[in-house]
Amino acid sequence: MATIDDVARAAGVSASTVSYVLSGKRPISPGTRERVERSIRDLGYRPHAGARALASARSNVIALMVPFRAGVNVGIIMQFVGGAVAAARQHDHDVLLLTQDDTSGVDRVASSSMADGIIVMDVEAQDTRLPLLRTLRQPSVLIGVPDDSSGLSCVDLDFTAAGRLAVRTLAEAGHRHVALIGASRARYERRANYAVRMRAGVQDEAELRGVGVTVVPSEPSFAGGVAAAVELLALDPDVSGVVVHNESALPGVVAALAERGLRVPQDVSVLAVGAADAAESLSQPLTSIDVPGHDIGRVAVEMVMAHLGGETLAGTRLISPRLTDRASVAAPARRALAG
Amino acid sequence: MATIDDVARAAGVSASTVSYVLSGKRPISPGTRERVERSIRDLGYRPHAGARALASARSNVIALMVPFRAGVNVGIIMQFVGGAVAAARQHDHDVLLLTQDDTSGVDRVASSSMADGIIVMDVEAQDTRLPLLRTLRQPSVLIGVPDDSSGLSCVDLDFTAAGRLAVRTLAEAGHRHVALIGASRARYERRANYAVRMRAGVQDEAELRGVGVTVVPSEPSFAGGVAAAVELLALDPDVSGVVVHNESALPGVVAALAERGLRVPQDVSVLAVGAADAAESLSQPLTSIDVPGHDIGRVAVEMVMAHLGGETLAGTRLISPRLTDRASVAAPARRALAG
DNA sequence: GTGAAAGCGCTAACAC
DNA sequence: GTGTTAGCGCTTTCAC
Repeated sequence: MATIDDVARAAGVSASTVSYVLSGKRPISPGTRERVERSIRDLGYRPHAGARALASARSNVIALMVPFRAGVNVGIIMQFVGGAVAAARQHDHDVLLLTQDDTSGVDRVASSSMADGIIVMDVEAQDTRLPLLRTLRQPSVLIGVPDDSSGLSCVDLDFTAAGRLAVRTLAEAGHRHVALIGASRARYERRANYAVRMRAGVQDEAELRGVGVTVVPSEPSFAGGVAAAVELLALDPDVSGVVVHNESALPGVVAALAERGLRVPQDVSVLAVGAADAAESLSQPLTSIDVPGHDIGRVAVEMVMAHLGGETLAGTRLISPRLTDRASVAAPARRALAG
Repeated sequence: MATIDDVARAAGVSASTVSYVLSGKRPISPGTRERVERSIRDLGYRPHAGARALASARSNVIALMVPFRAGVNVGIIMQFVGGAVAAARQHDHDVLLLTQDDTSGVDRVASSSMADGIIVMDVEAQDTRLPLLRTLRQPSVLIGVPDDSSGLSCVDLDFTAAGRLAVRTLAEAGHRHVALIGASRARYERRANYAVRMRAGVQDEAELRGVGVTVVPSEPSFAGGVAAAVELLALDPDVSGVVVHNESALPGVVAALAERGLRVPQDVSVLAVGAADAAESLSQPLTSIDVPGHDIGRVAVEMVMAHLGGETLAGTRLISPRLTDRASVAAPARRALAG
């Protein structure tokens, strides 16, 4: 492996000049730049990452803590990771992968200076990692908004707005009895912020519009979706518009409705919230509000970079929901209107 | 941040002694070890990763190149990555994430000494990355087996054996007309090794047993699965056992069969090959041969570690397929037996 | 069983 | 516009 000294010698300059050519931190005459760049190419020179990190106190790596546990939608995680990696590369950074169950991962990576910044996914209301994150030298960005986000930077889809948008869409189509089939009971109990905020948005908007609303938790599985749909129809037989915020349960919900002879959207309108592919890949695609995983990942990285660039303000950034129409929402049938 | 000198001073020893306490590369008296470990704890000392990499020529990082492109099953990728990260941590290594479309990623990471070894997923028969991999100082391990694997280490599920096992299972249940609904035409054309090997196993075993076999490619989507099933029933109306090696098409295939009034397993047996959850999460779970993503990831890391430990032999490691019975394979109905 | 000292390859003052 | 030099924090001979 060629070193910076090899390059310097080949180009007839000093090592620091090579370094400055590379970093652009001081003006270089065209001739010198030319010769240095040529030598770099000829020798196939690449700066040693460790040496660079040692001398500059920058690793050009950002760490990403990803949940590999079950129940978390993998499609959306991949989207998110893809977005984060792409954005990191644009800023000349690489991504180090940490898993949620590697509890000391953040600490290790931060205090050994392996990473310049840290992104933590799937943050819960009372996340136990927050105190540690606040003590770090490196900036961190959370995906999800905890109860106390003071001093921390967060990004997420605006789930409250998504809940509102979903109900508004149904209400404007004429529905008077709507429902939310949401996250699992366990998730609500752990106060998973996205589940709670979504529910709040749905309930607020329903109240605002004087629309009846039923909320049913659902296990993240086909069977869970079936059970939730059955429970919902028992609780409110007149329900005509259903918001499903649970990718894994979605096929079950749809199947259970079909089983009851309820056609979408003639008899019941269905609107999905979650990973794009979940709503799209069903035998009947559904109108949906997609969680923009790729964008969230990108924004998280941009926020880390802003901090590294001297930006000092921490804050929460909520991304506006957008609805993709796939014709699964329509005016309610008479049955419901009469209800 | 405390440095090794701070620890040395606090413990009343030299820096090299601290280093040796940490690495265990030379005997340390109990008393000294005690004091050093105490100081390390008191100061919350963590070696600086860059300094360590510079001095030792080891980064304790392994790079993982992951395909984020569409069509590749995300569930299995996550499994794989999870297995790799877990195994890497057991060997005191971290994982750096590279994406497939970052074409210069391997080169960058290798020649800047960011990683000690490299794992490349989703390798194709004539993979363009192979020449580069062969020139690297760092060992690399491929997931998938290219046409020419000389000088390289590979791991994968033994898809040929999986194809055989699938056909054997159907044949032993009494089926005389079987089929493979496989990867997309594009994948066969790019000679994606897993698709080709699977098909070979299916065909060999069918020939061996004198069983008729029809192979139908399928696009990786619900619609693709429907189309493939329809095409299959046209090509061989007597088919009674179907192997589906395409997670995304699986729901479509199942739906198309149901649409035709064909019950599983009474009228037609279905056996899935692929991600565990794809076969498991259907409304009717299917007997399947699961791709053991977690194990493959783990083995890939072990192979890298073996190379780093001085192991010099490159080679291919194929993991034996295992069948999980979910009662979707049964004896053929008379219709088929009579055919 | 322990210490001193020479790097590892780079960056960033400080000089001119 | 360029060179000189002093580290960055660690590992690992070599020496005792």
